[in-house]
Amino acid sequence: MKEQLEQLLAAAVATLKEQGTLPADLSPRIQLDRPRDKSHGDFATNLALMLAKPAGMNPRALAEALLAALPENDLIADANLAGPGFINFVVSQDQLIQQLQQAYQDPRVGVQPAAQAKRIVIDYSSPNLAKEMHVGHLRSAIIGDAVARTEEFLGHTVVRQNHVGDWGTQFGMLLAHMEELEGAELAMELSNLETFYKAAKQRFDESPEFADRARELVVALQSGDEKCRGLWQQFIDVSLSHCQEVYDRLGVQLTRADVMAESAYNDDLANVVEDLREQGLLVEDQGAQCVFLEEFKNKEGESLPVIVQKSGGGYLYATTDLAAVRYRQNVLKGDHLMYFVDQRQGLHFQQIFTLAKKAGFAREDLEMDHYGFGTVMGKDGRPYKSRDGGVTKLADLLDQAEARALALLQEKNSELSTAEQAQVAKVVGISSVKYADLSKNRTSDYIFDWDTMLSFEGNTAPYLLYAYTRVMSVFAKAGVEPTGLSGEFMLQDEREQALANTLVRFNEVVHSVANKAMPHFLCGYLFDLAGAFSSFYEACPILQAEDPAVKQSRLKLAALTAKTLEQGLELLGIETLDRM
RNA sequence: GCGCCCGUAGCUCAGUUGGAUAGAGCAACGGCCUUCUAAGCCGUCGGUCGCAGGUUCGAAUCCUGCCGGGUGCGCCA
Repeated sequence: MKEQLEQLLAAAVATLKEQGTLPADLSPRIQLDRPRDKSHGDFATNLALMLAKPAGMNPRALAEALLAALPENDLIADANLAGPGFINFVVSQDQLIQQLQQAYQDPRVGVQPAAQAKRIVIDYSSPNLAKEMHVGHLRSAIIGDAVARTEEFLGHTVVRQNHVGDWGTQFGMLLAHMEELEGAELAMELSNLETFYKAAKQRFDESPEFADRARELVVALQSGDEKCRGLWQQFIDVSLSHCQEVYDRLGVQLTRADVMAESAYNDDLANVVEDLREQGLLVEDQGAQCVFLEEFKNKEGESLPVIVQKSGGGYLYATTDLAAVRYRQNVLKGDHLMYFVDQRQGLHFQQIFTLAKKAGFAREDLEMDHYGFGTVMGKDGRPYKSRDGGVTKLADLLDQAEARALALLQEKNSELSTAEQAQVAKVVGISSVKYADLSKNRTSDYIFDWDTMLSFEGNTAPYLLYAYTRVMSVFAKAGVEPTGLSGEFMLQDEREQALANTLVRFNEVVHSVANKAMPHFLCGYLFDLAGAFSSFYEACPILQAEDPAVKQSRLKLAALTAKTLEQGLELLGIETLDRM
């Protein structure tokens, strides 16, 4: 609908150019907004204001000219100019109804596939396996997953990559600690990675012999020592299954098959360095192999180095990431590489992307983007730490969320069976945590607060789920299916009108989520939708509607709302419930 | 020191390439359950958009400076 309107405006601009009213070399970007204020119509454009100066015309006069030049169409019911030169459009009721009907019948709920399908490699979650996942790992997993789902929905081929950290120096410490333990004791200790890590760290700090042994083991591991590899593999398996449990609980679509660990690039690292050397990019500095990029200057205007090999011969994560770029382009055949990694690594990725192009590891037209996100902060505005000074384990957060949801359910004295309550509590708890994160702007730091995160009122997942269950409940009561309803959409009440206007925005919103990798746009939209539905639901009786035609129309509005909510929530990786 | 991000209501946050009277939720206060689930709906209260300049017909948004916070800058990842 928006696109059609934009085309009409573009045609009007073209006409004015032909007439000589506008300079021929002008190619304005058509900006079309949905005004906040309903009295300004369904769409508004400031085109005349933007073009007034280059055209040397009074904005209002130009707006008049644009209106006059607008091609005949059946989309616009009314167009008029307002204020300093805005043009406000009211979309025809017929068009709106057609759009609703189309979305109602469409399995894609009216969302158009992307114009050009691409192959997108998405790097997300990518935790370090040395420790258990904590709240700091939530954002990458959840945001990356939502974007992956959205890109896929738009018809792109998505290749998920979980670039887990399994190869760092800290594994030496863990292996040394494993060596000291045996059989049953080891298995038990490994059941809690958090304490295992702490114990190993403590040994490392207090015993020089242990620390030496740890360093030996890193070397042994990376050079392929069999016994060492065995221990390491055991640890990695335990850690990965912890991750998998968390993914499964969170509904994050990552599996073992998506794991492409740092260690997997080990054999290619020497090649990366060699290739850089052959291209004359490599410089030895203080014993380390570096590439100096003039694009990145530091104090005194000197180029910043990317170190690809330590003075001792070891490789670094820059080396691994370069190997990964090559792999993702050449083996995975990606057109676009997306990275959902903490914003603190922004400089690192800029360097990697620049160097990858410079070294020819990446084609000129390969798209590479780092989508960073802010740090999780505590209530005091400092980086988040739990009371004991550590960080909260993700698994504990989810337990807590489910427990709170269950407590609330029991308090409500619901009619649900115990088994249903448990299921509802799971969905409500988990979705609340996800939504609290997804609904915030990806790029800003955010305050982690139990009460906000586990709130079930207002702009939260349960609010959306609740709106959905209300629709389901209506259909259960009516004994009809939401699909295949006959009858026309009719929009008489202003709340029906408002709901309809919100419903047809879904397409635009999904596309903007994909374009900007910003799932919070979708959250905001779904909250609007659930709100519009709730107002409609309170004010417009559905089953009790006197006129059968009105009843059919309202049933269809409710059905389309549920369908849109369900699809939207699915893109966010949130399950729906029929009852709660 | 240099780079990047940020500063919006008491709190947590929206505000998508500059647009019309800056919006939600929570908290506070007041209404609404004999009719489709009150995890809801309707309403009230609440803002010098960090500060000061500048650009523009128009600035929370762009530019400059300052204040405050976060984060990153050679051999961790």
